[in-house]
Amino acid sequence: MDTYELLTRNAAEVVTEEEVEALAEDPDGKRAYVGYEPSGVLHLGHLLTANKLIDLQDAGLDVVVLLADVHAYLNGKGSFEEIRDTADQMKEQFLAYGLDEESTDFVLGSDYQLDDDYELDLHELELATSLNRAQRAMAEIQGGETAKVSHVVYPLMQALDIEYLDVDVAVGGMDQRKVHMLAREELPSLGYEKRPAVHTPILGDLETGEGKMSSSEGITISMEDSTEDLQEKVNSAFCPRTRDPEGDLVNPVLELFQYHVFPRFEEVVVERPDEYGGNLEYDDYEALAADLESGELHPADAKGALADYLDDLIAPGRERLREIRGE
RNA sequence: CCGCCCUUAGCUCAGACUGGUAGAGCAGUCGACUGUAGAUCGACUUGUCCCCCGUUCAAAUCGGGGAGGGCGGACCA
Repeated sequence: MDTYELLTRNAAEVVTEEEVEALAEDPDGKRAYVGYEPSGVLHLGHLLTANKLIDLQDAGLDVVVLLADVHAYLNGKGSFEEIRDTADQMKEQFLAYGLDEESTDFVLGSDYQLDDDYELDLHELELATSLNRAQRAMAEIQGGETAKVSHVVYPLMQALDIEYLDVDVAVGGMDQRKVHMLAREELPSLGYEKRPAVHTPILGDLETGEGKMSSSEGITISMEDSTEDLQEKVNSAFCPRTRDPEGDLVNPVLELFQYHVFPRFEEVVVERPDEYGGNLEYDDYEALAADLESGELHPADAKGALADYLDDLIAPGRERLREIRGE
């Protein structure tokens, strides 16, 4: 796989392709970043962007993981103490999941976001940005709660982070795209360069297959799920015998194979009782999806395999969580 | 600073005028049917009625106070 493909595979959007191509020419020493509001337990949403970070590391880039304690605070997630506590746990889980310790820099937002020069730049950005624009950028990130002044400061800080962390590319889910677009538009007016962005898709709801609907709320798979939890959750997932269900729906089981399993495993073995034809082996997502579509692969067998592979992916983080909690 | 409206199940809301400790839709749970899930049937569950005080035999409902949210007016020094 060539470098550009590694940088952009499974991305929902690349802004812009030209800029990322340039990055792919000479990736060594370049820096990529994702910001996360600290969370005590990682879920698949976190891991999806983490997969992209692993791709970037494989391509030779250094990765900055911003543990955005100030952002979490601005978004009403609790006191600084509580938030920083979960930030440590988050770091540990990312490392357990497979981020390379050597080329990953974990940075706490409050380490630099309270400095004078940062604050003054922030005020300049506030001056340059309409309320409307900032609110729209934040709409997908904040909960349905009442908009506070903190909510419009939040995306402006994200824009500044791109400069202050000195990164060459910003990574995030599609829910972050308006923030990144705002950053690209406004950073130059502060005398800084705009950076490209790579956006991962927002996967469909596991239970319903609904795509762009409400974020989070549905059943989500996390680092603290037991093997049995995974089997149960995956088994109850929406999974028609097609890769392209009617309407706006998607097949979440296939999505998990595509975005979580195949990027991390060379080969996928679907164990199947002899009465149904014995085991199946796949070395890429397309082959598996095609078999589901044709009927060669039954959804129930696909689910069994999915649960197993997800369990493998989560096991180290689950173990680390246990250690941290002293169990 | 003044005024108006809202707050009831996880969600959207009805019920309030004419007091008798609460309902619908959706969601959720469980079964049946499919070698998965969904769809479809069948059954079931769900509540500090925002908080406090008062009136009353009895308050989601009436009165007073408070909190949170939405909106408007005024001020424009």
